[in-house]
Formats: sequence, C-alpha cells, structure tokens
Amino acid sequence: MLPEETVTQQLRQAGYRITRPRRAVIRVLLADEAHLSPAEVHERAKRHCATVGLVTVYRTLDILAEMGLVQRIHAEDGCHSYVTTSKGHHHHLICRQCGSTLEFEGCNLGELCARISQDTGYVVEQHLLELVGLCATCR
Amino acid sequence: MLPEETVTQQLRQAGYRITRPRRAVIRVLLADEAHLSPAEVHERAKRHCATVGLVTVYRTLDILAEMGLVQRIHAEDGCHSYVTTSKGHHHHLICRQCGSTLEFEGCNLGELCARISQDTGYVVEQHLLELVGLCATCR
DNA sequence: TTGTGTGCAAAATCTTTGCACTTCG
DNA sequence: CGAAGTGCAAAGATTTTGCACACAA
Repeated sequence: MLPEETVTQQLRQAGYRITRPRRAVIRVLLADEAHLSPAEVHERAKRHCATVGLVTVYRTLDILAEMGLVQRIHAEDGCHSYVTTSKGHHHHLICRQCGSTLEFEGCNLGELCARISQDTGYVVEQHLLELVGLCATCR
Repeated sequence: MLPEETVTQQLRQAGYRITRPRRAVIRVLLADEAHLSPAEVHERAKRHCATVGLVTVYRTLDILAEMGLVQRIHAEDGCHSYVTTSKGHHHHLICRQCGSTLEFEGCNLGELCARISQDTGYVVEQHLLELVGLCATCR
C-alpha cells in the first residue's frame, strides 16, 4: 500500500492543490483494501472531513483515475467502484464476498496476445484481466 | 454467429414467449458484430419493430444476459454495452476504434490461477479477460 | 491575494417500476 | 381466453454542471 505522502506529492507535482477533502478521499482509498463505490468513499471520507461533498468525491476520483493512482473494478453488475493501484503492469485479484483486492504481477499474456494477433488480424494493444474468488478470510 | 432460431428456441424452452420486440432485439444483437449500448440496440431494433420501447430493450437484455446469450463488455469508461456470446469458456477481443468484437478460446490461465492461489490464499474461481486493440479494418 | 477547489442545488443521464392495454400461445 | 409481455409515464439512482463562496499556496 502506497504511503499517503507519495500520493499527495504526485498530485502536487501535477499542479493540483492538496486540500482537506482530497486528503480525506485519498486516505479512505489507501486505508481500505476493498473496492468502494463513490457513495461508499463519500460515506467514509466524512470521517476525515465532515463537510466533504459527494461531488468532490467524484471529482477527486476522476483526477486520481486520470493519474493512474486508482482504477475501476469491473464486477458482474457494473464498474462503479475503485481501488488504489500501483504503477506498472499488474492486475487485481478480487474477493467476491468482501470485495477485498490484491494486486498481482506476471500475467504472462504475451504469448496468447501474439497468437490471437496472428489468428485474427487484430493488433492487440492492451488487456483487461481480473481474477475473482474468495480471500483467505472469507473462505 | 448463432442463428436466430437457436436463440428463440432457447428462450421458448426457458418459458419465455417469442414476441416481435424480443425478436427485434435479438436480430440486432446477432446482426451487429460490434458491442452496443441499450440505447443503440433500441435505435436499431426500431428498424425491425417500429414500436419497440427502450424499456423492453432493457428487459430483453436482462433475460438474454441471465441466460448467457449476451454479455456485457467492460470498456474503460463503463460496462454499458452488450454482445452476443456463445456457450462455453471464451473471451472477447475488442476493437477500440469500431467496437467490433471477436470471441477467442484457450486463455490458458489455469497455471496462473494456481500460482496466485498458492501465493495469496485466495481461491480463484473465475476470471475476467478481454483483449483490446485494433481490428484488421481499422488498422 | 488570486485562482483553484468546494459545496449546494439543479440538470442531465441512465435504469427501474407501476399500471392499463396488447398479444402470444 | 388468460397470463405473459408491452409501452408509457413517472420514479429512482447515479453522475455532471453552474455558480457563488472558501481557502491553499
């Protein structure tokens, strides 16, 4: 899990100001290991900044997503929740019960992509991969 | 691509009636090789059944998804569009330009899942995999 | 001090629900 | 004929936008 200061520093470098509401959103996302919807982030962010509005949560999530610091999770019923994400190529492992997430590396899809490219004529540029299951606790 | 009769027969077997609006939605999804949002499906379905309402499109998509005949596509900005899908384990290859999709098999993730299970304590039950790129035409 | 960021309210989407009418089987 | 299906309008839910005020830097 990224330290809060690393995130705020990146925001600052990108020209964004560090405000109480933004800090609250960041803190929620870093603290929680589960994926959270904007409404859930808002609910929890109020603990750190009682006056924060839902609109600011949306705006902050947009910025963080734009900068690659958070990512949407694609669940069965939609893509309405977010988790923090590290730099570089990796994917998420998601518990279907509690929503906890874990990053992993080494998806090893290069060979598959090459084969598919050859077979289909598509140029494969990126891939979306998520593993879904039960975490050790929920099992 | 599945023949229309196969789909309607499956609906019938599941106890659903085959109506003009439903047939229109099915025809649109089978004909189009790109992924379509409910609104896009509606627009095109009107060509086959001028009076079809958007609500019926939603309801029909729900039924088809429930039966595993269509699937949501998970794009960057959301999961609001659908494609037809065959039975069995496979994934989609999606053109980021025109939205055309192609199914492929043999994702070969068994080994990866086993490794991740061992490393993390999660039981990996399912996975979401999509390849994104450019189709031969858009290239 | 100054312009970015904020909350609020309102608007814009998108999706679901209630209900009387229609239509498949 | 009867129950399942439909369209419409309205309600709900979610997300975005406009604007005056607040507050980081």
